[in-house]
Amino acid sequence: MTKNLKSRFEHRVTIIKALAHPSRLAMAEALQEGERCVCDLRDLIGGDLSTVSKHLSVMRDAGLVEAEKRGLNVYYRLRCPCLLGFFDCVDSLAPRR
Amino acid sequence: MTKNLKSRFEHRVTIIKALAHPSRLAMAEALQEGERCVCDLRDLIGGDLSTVSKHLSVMRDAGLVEAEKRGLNVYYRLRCPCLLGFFDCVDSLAPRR
DNA sequence: CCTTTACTTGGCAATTTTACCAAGTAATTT
DNA sequence: AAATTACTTGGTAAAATTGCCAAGTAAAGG
Repeated sequence: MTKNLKSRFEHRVTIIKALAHPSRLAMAEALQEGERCVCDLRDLIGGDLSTVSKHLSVMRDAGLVEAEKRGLNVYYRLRCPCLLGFFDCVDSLAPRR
Repeated sequence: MTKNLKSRFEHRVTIIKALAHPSRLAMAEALQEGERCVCDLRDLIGGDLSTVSKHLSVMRDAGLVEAEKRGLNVYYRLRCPCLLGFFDCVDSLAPRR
């Protein structure tokens, strides 16, 4: 793959990779209903709080979500209003064969 | 993350992961215009033919594309008609900050 | 039937991703 | 101001992904 072509798709790939994990996908879905603090998302997906925080930083670095600190909590919200349609599309694909 | 929640998203994640690579994304884009044989796609992204073939098998296992052999060539086509809208969505996200 | 063409598959080293623990920071409460 | 709460960051071991080479298969041509 030429360097040119590669870089043409890098931005897209960063965003798609940020969705390519069950925990991050679950969080993205939850965030479609409105902002959530990290502890809410931790309740949703379980595991160590640091793991949740790192997943969120992947999504944040990709530009998929944005964060705001209010009091002790950090609230995350989606910056992409168009995930729902994509999920419907993805779900329409039956497993192969 | 509970096992329940994880499996709920596994199918989606498989498909999204199949798009989460510059070469595979480039191939998906090319396939939106119609079927292509592996050699066409190799000309597009370069690298070893076996690498291209393995990328295609990732997409095939995910149900994103299907293949048909005609003569010596294997032709791949998209099974998902709805990628275009998602790409527009992805492109609308500016890099963070 | 032997060769060529167009792929696919197995194997493997290098890179990337993931998830935990431990330690650090910032705002709030006592 | 000391302790608590809600995170974030650094480090690291384990797992997954990537890309090449070598070897294998199936269809077509000579």
